[in-house]
Amino acid sequence: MAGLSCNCVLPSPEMRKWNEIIKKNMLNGDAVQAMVTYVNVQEIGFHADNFTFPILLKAAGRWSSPCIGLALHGQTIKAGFSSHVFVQTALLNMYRSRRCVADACKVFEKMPVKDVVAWNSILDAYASTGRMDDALKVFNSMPSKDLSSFNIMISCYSSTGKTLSARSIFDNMSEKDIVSWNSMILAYIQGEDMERACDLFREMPAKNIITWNTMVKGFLQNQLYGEVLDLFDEMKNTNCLPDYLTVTGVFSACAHSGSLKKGTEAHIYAIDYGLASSPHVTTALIDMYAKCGSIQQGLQVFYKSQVKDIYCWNALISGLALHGHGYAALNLFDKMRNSHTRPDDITFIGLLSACSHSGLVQEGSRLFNSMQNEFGISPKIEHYGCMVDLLSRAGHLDCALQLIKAAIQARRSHPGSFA
DNA sequence: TTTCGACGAC
Repeated sequence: MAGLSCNCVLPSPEMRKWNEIIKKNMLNGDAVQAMVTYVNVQEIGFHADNFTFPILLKAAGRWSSPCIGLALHGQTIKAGFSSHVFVQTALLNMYRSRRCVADACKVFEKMPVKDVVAWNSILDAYASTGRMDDALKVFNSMPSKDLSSFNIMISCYSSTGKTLSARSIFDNMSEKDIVSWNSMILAYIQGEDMERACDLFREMPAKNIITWNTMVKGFLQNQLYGEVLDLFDEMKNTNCLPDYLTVTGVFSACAHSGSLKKGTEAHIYAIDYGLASSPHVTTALIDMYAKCGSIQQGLQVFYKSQVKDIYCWNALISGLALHGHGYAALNLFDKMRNSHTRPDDITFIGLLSACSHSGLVQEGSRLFNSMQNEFGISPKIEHYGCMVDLLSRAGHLDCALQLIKAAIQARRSHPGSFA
């Protein structure tokens, strides 16, 4: 039995119950609650065991700050799990999720027992950060490979644009699962070969929701909006029904092609099938209605929505800007701040373009300054673009020129923040 | 009961 040879605490029946609760928190997508439960468990005197740590480390990998992961790492050592293969693999993956490949490697190298999952994890650490040569070295030195090892290599080649190499792996697999097919379809999409992606889509023995959503993404990327709508109709008659991501793609296709009628039909479908309540869908709906000319319906969707995140606010601010409702966009920004939603760089693109479309020079300049001074957001090329547009439309050509100089200066000092 | 791989909003 792998991983049982360590000086660690034996699993207790009480801790088993707590592990189930922590796991349930995670399944609900609530990593914060999982951590809160764990902290409470510690306070009443229980300790994390070999089942607890993998669950917590997964949560820590998605955390915005590295502190939780580091603290948990320390606890695994104290609790005597330094050679437990599941705990160590979870630790490796925590660093991998945080894109700390060097730390992931350190964990991997110290592992006394490495199973195929551990090998796949380190393979993916290299593959997902574009380190093709290192990934290939790991792949070739693996003591044993499973389907995942090959699937990771397909993704690795596809993300580095090597579609032919991905296909060669795919063709040489003695056995393929649905992930292999989906990864290969995505490889063709990333290589802008929609025709071959379609061939595989029709050829594959079984499809799941990810297959369909990958195709939707491919058609969207290639501006084939009619195909997205056809795929949506086809999907409704299968046993793999559209999910929130599918309808999001459909709304995006309608937004780009201006199909208010199709968009409205898809909206009704989303309501009927309980897909209209997620903030992802709300965002896409607001954007669709705004771009199809019906800002009124965009407003309705926004105000009816129970959950409004930063994306929803941004979509409506940008929609109002598009329709030339400059003051309405600024008013919405005030409401956003009153609701304690912190604006981001996209919010300011919407606001500045709203000012530009409505000729609000003073308001725009004030926002451009406050975005840096009050919110600590450094302007990107798009923000400068909006400001140059705003100033030159209002006849302040000298100011616009000054700003272009400032943008060039900023690009020199922070090249990463400019596309 | 516990570790890895495919889609993911403005």
